[in-house]
Amino acid sequence: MAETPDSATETADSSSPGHDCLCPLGGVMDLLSRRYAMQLVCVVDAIGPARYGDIEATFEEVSSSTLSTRLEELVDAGILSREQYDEIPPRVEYELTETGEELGERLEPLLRWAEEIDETELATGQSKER
Amino acid sequence: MAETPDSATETADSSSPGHDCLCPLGGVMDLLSRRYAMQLVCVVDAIGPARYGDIEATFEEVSSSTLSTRLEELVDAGILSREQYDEIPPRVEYELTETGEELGERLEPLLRWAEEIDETELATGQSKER
DNA sequence: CAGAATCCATTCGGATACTG
DNA sequence: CAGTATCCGAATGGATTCTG
Repeated sequence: MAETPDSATETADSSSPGHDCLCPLGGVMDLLSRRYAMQLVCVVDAIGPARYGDIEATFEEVSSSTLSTRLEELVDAGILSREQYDEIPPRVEYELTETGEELGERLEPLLRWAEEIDETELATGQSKER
Repeated sequence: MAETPDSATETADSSSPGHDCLCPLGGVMDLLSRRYAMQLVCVVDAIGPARYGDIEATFEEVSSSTLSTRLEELVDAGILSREQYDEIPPRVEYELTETGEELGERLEPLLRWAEEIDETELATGQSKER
């Protein structure tokens, strides 16, 4: 398969014993490994400038505290941008940053696939291999 | 908790039944949202038939209990296959199932990107943009 | 070697209530 | 509308120990 060993930069990585490009353990992946994080990115991607209420409506089963925590994390990570309009009633719009869009592009195939798999598993009641 | 799209309310449903592709909330995504799950899939993808020890060595900071839990979950989900050879010393090899390979294909771009982002963020020290 | 089992600290996330 | 604050139970994941 495509096992690009990266361009072996002569700047020898001090910490990594041989392997390097396999698995980012912290950083963004940790964020994305939190509940609904990936889905959240995709939702904002899908509905464009998204207001809090829109997002909340999409995830009916998610509590507001969790949702706003996740949103805040994604904003802090530079994945989402938050635009606040001081009107009455107040309006806030979340959007993907450029980074966020890059992420979204990579997330979409995954979520699409996941959805498909879930359906077939629910249909057959079992996974393919066991 | 089975998530039915709640088609009972057909009265002016804002979300058309056509684009249901937004966000799988349960199923595989829940699994993948657990710690190291995605990285695990990619590692097995990368090193092919992977023995437990190899995997463990790749994630130096992950405890064996967590690792084996995650492995079991992925096997149960039909993403990894587990081949056990009754030798002495015992040998076990994990591999991606077909489903797993499909997943891996979608995961690889994501992890690659994540790695890249992490590096630039660490380098510049910034996590916010715009 | 490849884990299973156990125990436990921490974190996470849900419910609820309240605010600018 | 768009959250925040607080509380708390549940789940997660780590350390350690033990085993076929």
